[in-house]
Amino acid sequence: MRMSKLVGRRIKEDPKDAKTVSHKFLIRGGYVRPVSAGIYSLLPVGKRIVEKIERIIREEMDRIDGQEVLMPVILPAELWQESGRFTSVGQELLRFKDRNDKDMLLAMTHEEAVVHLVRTEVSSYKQLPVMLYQLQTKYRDEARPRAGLIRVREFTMKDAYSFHVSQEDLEAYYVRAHEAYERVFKRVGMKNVLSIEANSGMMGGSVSHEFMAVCDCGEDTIITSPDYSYRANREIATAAWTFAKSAPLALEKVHTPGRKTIEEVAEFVGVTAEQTGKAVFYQNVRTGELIFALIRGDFEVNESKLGNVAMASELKFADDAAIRAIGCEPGYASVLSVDPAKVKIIVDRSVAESSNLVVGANEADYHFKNYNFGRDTDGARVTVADIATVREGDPCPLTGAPLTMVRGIEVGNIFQLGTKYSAAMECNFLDQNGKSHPMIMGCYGIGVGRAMAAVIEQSCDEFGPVWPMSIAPYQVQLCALNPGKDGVGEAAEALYAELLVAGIEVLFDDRGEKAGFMFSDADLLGIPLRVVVSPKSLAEGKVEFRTRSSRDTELIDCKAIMGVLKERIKEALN
RNA sequence: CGGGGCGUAGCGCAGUGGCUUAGCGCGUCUGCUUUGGGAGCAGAAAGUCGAGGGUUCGAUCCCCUCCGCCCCGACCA
Repeated sequence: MRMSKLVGRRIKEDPKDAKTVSHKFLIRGGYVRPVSAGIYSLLPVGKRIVEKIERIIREEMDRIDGQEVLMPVILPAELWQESGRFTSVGQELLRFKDRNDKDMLLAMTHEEAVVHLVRTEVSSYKQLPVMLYQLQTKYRDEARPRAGLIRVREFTMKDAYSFHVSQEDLEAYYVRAHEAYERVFKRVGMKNVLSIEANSGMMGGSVSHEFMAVCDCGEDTIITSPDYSYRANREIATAAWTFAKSAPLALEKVHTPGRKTIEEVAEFVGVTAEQTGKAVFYQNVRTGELIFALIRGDFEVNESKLGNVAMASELKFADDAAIRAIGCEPGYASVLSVDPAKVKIIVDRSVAESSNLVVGANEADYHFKNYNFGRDTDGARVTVADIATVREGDPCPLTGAPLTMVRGIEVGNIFQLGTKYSAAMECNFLDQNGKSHPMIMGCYGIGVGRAMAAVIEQSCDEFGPVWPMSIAPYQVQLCALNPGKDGVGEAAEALYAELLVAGIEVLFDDRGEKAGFMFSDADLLGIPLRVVVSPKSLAEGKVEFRTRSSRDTELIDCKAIMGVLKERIKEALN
């Protein structure tokens, strides 16, 4: 490709809105252009990168016996009504009506569509297992798109769905899918991807993992032990907490005028936050049910864990009116007097296993000292669970070593779905005995554009992206410096022609721009290998060669350059 | 959905209740000169000043409404 004809201008200055490096460089390098909030066009160089990522994904999916299909972006609401998601999913699902006033939707994921396909095409245990995948546009009407391609509304996703006769078979396949994902992220050139335990939400005992590209701009928080043996999303991470027990003392009511927060109460009573219990009221958004969460004062409630325990997919803080409506005093609510008939009570282990805590008295300006869960609360009427948010330095549940936190971009997700969709939508198979069962499903996703952005986050310098050879838009950048002089143009043209014949992907800067201008553009394009033809070196029968990742230049004999390039490309692709 | 910010040439930004023609830098086009990290000179094209309404003799500027975009938070199958 000739740069004089390449569509997609490079921009000298950072776009004012962009905060993350991938966002800046994707715009500045002419890879993508915004069309609307969270909706982007891919320009030629961006499209080439995406295609290479997709090719790698296809190869790895085929390797684990995947079969590529293509399902529609637009689906009839009926299909989603079968699974119940037409009504259960919120506003991220874009619904609309066609000319016949029929409810339609833009697919944000394809479980329903793939089940629709499989339940008519597959009916015998002899045909199972099968895995179908596609690379298809997804639309999610995100409330807040951000950070360029990291969180968008419209994007290409590789989504795969496997169907099995048994949980054991699913689990065996899940391991293969996990390995395939590791190969994909390694091959696209991500330097640091962790698979971590993820929140399975309301799916019951199912297992899921997220693949996280580690980088500071990531939206998720990953909890790991120092040796990485434990890796989990903070939403579900736990720790090997131990709590000090001591002999219970008598309950004692204390006057705590105006003290509501843990800090105020602890200071006033003369104890540490560890010696207090904190009551937090939540409300299940869907059902309106109130939840009383009790946790030791120095911990924070983890809403994901609480939601899982409380079987609530969406929680919010309860307002004071709702709290008063069940007879509690906001700021002084007490586990000692709260009515389990009116509110679901969930007590964190940190409270259940501690002694002599300061808790609310359910009366303005009063607290109780020496609360002991086992003695003072009827355990049969409350749920004891782990609802605490892990903190940096808490002990690892596997090794006991202090846990650390890093940020990550979720680039992939694998999930043991079970029969949630197959049962609801009657996707059954007949076993050896002619008996019908719902198929056991798994699903596996990769965000393609997000993966491209994540590679930049992990592989760039101050001048632009440094693309790995496997997904670089071109393999070689050929620059003609001062092409009107001393046969430079002719020599560069000849080398360009030779590269094309050799099947090497080459971007030829034939514009005759000033050196600085040309090099800055080249850096923004991040092409791994660069050859400069200039009057200076050509006079000695040489060209200049360097890689994008190092800034050292080597002089190579004109006759030898093709060999060097072929060698470097081969090396880099292995 | 809550909080904040911004909409003026392709991009980044000034600016003003009237100055008979809205500027600056970058980019674009023409010509010349130039060629090792985003050159110089000369000339040119390019704007419904986000939309609608109001105040006013007169609005890009003041007021109201709406729309769009960005940032923080909430949310995220």
